[in-house]
Amino acid sequence: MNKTANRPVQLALTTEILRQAPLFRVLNEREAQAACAPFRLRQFDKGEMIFQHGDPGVCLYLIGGGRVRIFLPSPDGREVTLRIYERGDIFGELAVLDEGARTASAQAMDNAFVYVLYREEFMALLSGNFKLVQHVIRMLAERLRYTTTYTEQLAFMSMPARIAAALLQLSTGVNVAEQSNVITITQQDLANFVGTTREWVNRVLKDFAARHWIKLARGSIHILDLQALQRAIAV
Amino acid sequence: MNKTANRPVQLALTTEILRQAPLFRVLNEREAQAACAPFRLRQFDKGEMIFQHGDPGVCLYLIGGGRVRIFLPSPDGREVTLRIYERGDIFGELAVLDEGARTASAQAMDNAFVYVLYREEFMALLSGNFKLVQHVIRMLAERLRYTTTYTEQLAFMSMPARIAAALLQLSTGVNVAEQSNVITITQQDLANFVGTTREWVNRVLKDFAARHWIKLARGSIHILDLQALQRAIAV
DNA sequence: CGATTCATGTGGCGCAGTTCACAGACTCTG
DNA sequence: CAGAGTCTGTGAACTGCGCCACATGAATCG
Repeated sequence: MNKTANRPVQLALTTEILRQAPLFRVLNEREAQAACAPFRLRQFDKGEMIFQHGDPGVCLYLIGGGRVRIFLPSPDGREVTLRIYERGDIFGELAVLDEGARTASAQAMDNAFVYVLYREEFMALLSGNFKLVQHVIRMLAERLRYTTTYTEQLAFMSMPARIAAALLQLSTGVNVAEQSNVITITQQDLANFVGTTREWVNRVLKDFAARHWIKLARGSIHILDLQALQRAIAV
Repeated sequence: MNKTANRPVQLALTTEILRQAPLFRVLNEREAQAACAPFRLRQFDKGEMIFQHGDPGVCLYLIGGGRVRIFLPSPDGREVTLRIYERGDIFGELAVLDEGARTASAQAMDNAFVYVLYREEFMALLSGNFKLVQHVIRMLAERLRYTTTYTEQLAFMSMPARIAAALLQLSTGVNVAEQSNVITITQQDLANFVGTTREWVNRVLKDFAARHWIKLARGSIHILDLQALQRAIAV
């Protein structure tokens, strides 16, 4: 693969992207313009690590393009993907807020370009804007909620249910309003996402496919019956 | 059991307790005194529910005495204890900050008395004190960190490892500096804590006891070899 | 002081999920 | 087009853990 092909030439962060991030949506155009300045562009190749579990956290990231996978590595090589972020999403802000180490690892799933913002700059933005502070609190609360739900899934749901939940979650990510709902993910990545083996994911997916809930292709999954998947979560 | 016996007669919240809470530690005596006013005392019997998963969250809680267990219930009656809070700890603040429903349930583990603070009062405190805002952010970040670690444990660790981790965590809770480290908990409660069955906990504990890592008694567990338990987590 | 209740101890069955092993199919490279 | 790498598909053995069943001892209560 030609690693430099298809690279965006875009450099500076625009308010258009900034205000896609829920965190910064509250800013008006003028505030957004000011907030853009301290961000710096960084590019990552597909598969490249952005940061690792245990690293000191000194900056947060805003995705300009590509997808980024947040995951927990385990000593024995297994891993669980906690979340997949896309253009406009912000991640890595936790370590910035409490000055701790990274709790998870981040890896580029595609050739990605992200904008980084260092702690001091972010704090400066915060101290000057109470609206932003309120939003940070709300965002943290929302994320905490998400994590608890995720924990719930890990603790109680069977693998088919977890896989169905993952499919629905992934399908609502990129695509906004589409009939032929396609998820671009390998079965191995899906296995990591729900914390199981590729083989087991394959068996479950084949079962779903036999029920005509989904259609399998190499590297992607077509969702045919959303309701059925939703019902499957309850199992 | 006499439900009204051993009840503290204490009524009003004192700054001494308030400032034990990490969240309010930043307040000086005068600020703390003002912050105490809106708190109201409520008492719960051992085993009583304080709030339930799904309830609308309208207030946060500060523990004046007793222990409170935060747990996730599952449809089929199983449950996982997420955390145990004690005197000086605050819980239930999440739903207050983002006005959502409770993500978990809270139950009094002993006869407990807690101070409740309603959303409007809390927001009033927040808006008037930026130090407090910073602390809320930091506390949320810390809690997110904890939850992620916990998820990690659920996802990867074997039952013996999870049980060892739980023992260590519980032992560092109440007791500060003790040689004969005793945890007061039933095997059933421990099973709920790590999300498994009592039988399985019993087998694992017996195994630990056979290795002289712990000593079992009715309703309590004596930790004999802390290092061994720490090593066991890695398995 | 029996009786009832609560906590611990143990065996066995069953199955969801893991591990290993290997095979076919697609895709990108030289 | 050959060969290497990647993704998918599938069988079979193995196991961690849930679930049922029941026994025993400690605490509590009338």
